[in-house]
Amino acid sequence: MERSAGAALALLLLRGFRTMVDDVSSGLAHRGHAGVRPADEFALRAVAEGADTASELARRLSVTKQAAAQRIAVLAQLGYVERDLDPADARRKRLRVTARGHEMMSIGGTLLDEVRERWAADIGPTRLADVEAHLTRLTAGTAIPVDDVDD
Amino acid sequence: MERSAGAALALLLLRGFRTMVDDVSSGLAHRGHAGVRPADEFALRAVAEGADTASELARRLSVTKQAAAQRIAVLAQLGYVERDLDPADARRKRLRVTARGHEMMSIGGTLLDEVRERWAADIGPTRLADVEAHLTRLTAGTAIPVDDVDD
DNA sequence: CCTGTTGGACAAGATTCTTGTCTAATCTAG
DNA sequence: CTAGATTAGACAAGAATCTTGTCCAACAGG
Repeated sequence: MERSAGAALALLLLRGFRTMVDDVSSGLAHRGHAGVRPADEFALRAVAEGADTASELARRLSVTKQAAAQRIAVLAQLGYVERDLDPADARRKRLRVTARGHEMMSIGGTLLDEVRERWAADIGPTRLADVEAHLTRLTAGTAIPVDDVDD
Repeated sequence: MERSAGAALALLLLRGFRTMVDDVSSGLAHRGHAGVRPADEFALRAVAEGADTASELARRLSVTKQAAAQRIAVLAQLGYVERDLDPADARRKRLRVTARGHEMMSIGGTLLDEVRERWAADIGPTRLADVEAHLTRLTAGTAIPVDDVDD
């Protein structure tokens, strides 16, 4: 049989992610933030953490500028970010997370934290911290290339 | 700040998954299996493990029947599965993984196993096994509903 | 100033889902 | 045995989210 421990591990990671975010999407929808996809929340989080231009966001998310711009357009339409002109560079549009955006991140973060708390209660906080520490180490070297590089 | 440990954990899981599969896609492409997306490999694996009809595959992958059928169409076109008539039920088409399909799974599995081996070497086999055991437990209750259910 | 780089936008197309509708085959009561 | 419900699969249209390709305006350095 071609059962593969590696494949099982990959599926485990994917399922872990989906278990977390599936919970959150519906939770957000029930609290006045319908139509928010997981990708939106993480993109917004990246903006809040300093990716305040489309190009920078593209680099952080490892997608093309265009994809990032489209994501930003959605976030702007939903009222989560606003685009201000940059007085220092007329090409740039500085992204600013709105109050509503902070609220959404706060709710989403809380929901994710709740899942994590449930997990901590299940296997114990120490073990969960171990899992996190190991995953952090294993994915540390993931400096993903972007856009105009062509391998 | 709305930094969220839950959000960090979700990103960690996603990054772990992507770290594994990104490696594999290019590896497969260089061995005569270009155009195989990670989703294709996992879908094929599900078929090999018993999801031998479109509807059953849909249930396992937690997508609609239509999505599964489209995935199957791709797999069939790439020569990884064949659709045989089921003598016992004329509605069904039994899916069968071809030799080429087994080959692809074998290569993909090996590549995934290699990533896993590298990880085991990095943090130690015992710790990796712990991570796997914990994730298995945490995602055990994930019986994802499908298709015609409506909350 | 000229040239190369960077930030952003528009358009078109590919992928991969979805919903909606349909037919045909099977199962289950009565 | 047959009427109605369920199930398997398909086709079509559309939404979401990427991509490539092209373009222009603004900056930076000689």
